[in-house]
Formats: sequence, structure tokens, C-alpha cells
Amino acid sequence: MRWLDDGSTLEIFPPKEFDFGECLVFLGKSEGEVLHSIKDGYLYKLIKIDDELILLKIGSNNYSIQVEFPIGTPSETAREEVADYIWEWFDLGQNLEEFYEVARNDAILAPIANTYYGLRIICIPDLFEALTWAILGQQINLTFAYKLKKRFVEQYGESITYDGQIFWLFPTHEKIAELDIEDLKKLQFSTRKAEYIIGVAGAISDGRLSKEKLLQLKDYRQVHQSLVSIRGVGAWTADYVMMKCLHYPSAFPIADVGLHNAIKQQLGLESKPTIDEIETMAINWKGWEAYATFYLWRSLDE
DNA sequence: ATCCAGGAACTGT
DNA sequence: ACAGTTCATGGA
Repeated sequence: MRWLDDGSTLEIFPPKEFDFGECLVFLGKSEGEVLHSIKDGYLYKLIKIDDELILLKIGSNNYSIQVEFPIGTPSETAREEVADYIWEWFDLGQNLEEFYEVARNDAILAPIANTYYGLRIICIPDLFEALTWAILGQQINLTFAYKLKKRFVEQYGESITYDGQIFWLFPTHEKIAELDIEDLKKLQFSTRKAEYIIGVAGAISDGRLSKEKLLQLKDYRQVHQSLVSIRGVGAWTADYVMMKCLHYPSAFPIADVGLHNAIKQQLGLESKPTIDEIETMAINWKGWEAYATFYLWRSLDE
């Protein structure tokens, strides 16, 4: 990771194959999102490091990413963690050279890899947030999923107001672990979603489940198996979390409806492809299934 | 009304 | 191991 810190502004130097503008477009597509906002080309996000609330104002000049701190500059050690956070959020640890090589020789990926060149997987570094968001999104339309998330965040998350705007933090697992099913049902969570999410919060709170532990596991298979053993986490959710939180470029939520629709749209099919057909198409994508999926999601409805 | 949505657990074979 | 059923609620 390369970055500079002049005491007030962080300057982060991303690897090649990164386009901040493309990432901003993706971040702006999610209507109803409460965990970040975009204004005048700047991305704003509230995070918490060592019990300190830090508002990030993130911009870019094509050579680097600049991070400013509108509500006050955090300590030097905290600024270092901010740099880590940005690095993870935009998946900057990934070398995309190979992905673009793969895409160049693939009929489905070639056009979208070109169109969205420099787009990276926008990650969800916090494991509890990644799992909760995935569970929320199971089998409901995205519009409603964002609605549920908004209610959840505004009911149980922490916030600050700056310049007339409210910035929210995702609720902590400690807080959610204490809730009853009924608390979440009030927000129109189904009984199952409420059970799953409170269960995940409990597992993280008492240490049975942690990002560190998952990252220590040897390979894709072990991590996937470990995730699927959690109640409420099936194959789709495990792959989603591995791609959005654990940085596995080979994670592949193959049953995803959005993926199916995107392939249908890209190829001009009459109906959605079957899983078997997708498996065949994805042979070319080996090792980069997560990026293929992400670019296909990006291509939806354009 | 009807079908579907960025699925998963449960049940029966 | 695998297929069918149930859950659950809003969007279009």
C-alpha cells in the first residue's frame, strides 16, 4: 500500500487499473443507501476507529485518492487505519491485470470490462455488515432491501450531523445481539431474517465468528464451508461475503438472480440462463468469477 | 391479481 | 445427495 500523510490530508496511490469515477458511479447507483453519500464529486462516509467517529471526504485526481477530514483530523495512528480502510473498501490490494487479460478473451466480459475499466469491487470491510446485508437481500427485491437496511441503520446505528446532513454508522453486532426477534419484525423483517441476523450478531459477539478467523483459513473451500455452517448463510451468501468482505476474486454467487439477468441482457437471451449454462460460460473466468459477477451487476439496466 | 425478488431451511425420498 | 415445499413481504 502506498500513501502519504501530510498531517491533514491523506493521499493514497492506488495500483494501476483503478478509476475512482467508475467506483463513484457504482456507489451512486444504490438509491436509498444511508451509509455513504456523494456530493460535488466527493464521496462522504462516516467510520469509527478506536471509538472515534471520523467523517471522510474522499476525492480523486486520477493520480491519487485524497481523503480529507471535515469534522477534524484524527490521530496519526487512526489516519493510518483510515488508509487501510480505503484500501480495503475499494479492493485496492487486487492486481486486475490478469482479470482484464481474461476478460479480453471472453465474449461476455470483453465489452463490459472495457466500458467500466478501472471499476473495482466495492467492498464491505465489516464482516457483520457484509453478512447482515447479504441476509437482508435474500429473496427480496433490492428496493425493499435498501428500505429495510435504512430502517435498521436509523433505528440501531450511531450518527452525527455535519453541514445539515446526517451520517450513519452501521449498527454494531454487540447491540444487535441483544435484540429480540420482535424488535426487528417491527421494522418489517421476516421472522427468519430477524433470527438469522440476531444469530450472526451473537456469533460475532461471543467470538465464535470473526473476520480474522475466516481469513486465517487455508483456502476458498474452508472459508466457504465455515460460512455455510452459520444458520441463514447458504452458498449464495457465503460467496457474496467472500467477494465483498474477504477479497476472494474467485468467489462466485452463481445462483444470483441479478447475475442471471445481466447475462441474459448481455447476450440478448429470451430467458435467463440455467446454472449449468452459466458454469460453462464461467470456465473462462476461472479465478476471477467475483470480478466477472461484479462487472455484470454493474451492467444491469443500462 | 400475478409473478418475481442480489435465498435458505426444512422435509421427504 | 437431491428435489420439492415453505417461509415472507414488497415491487412492478
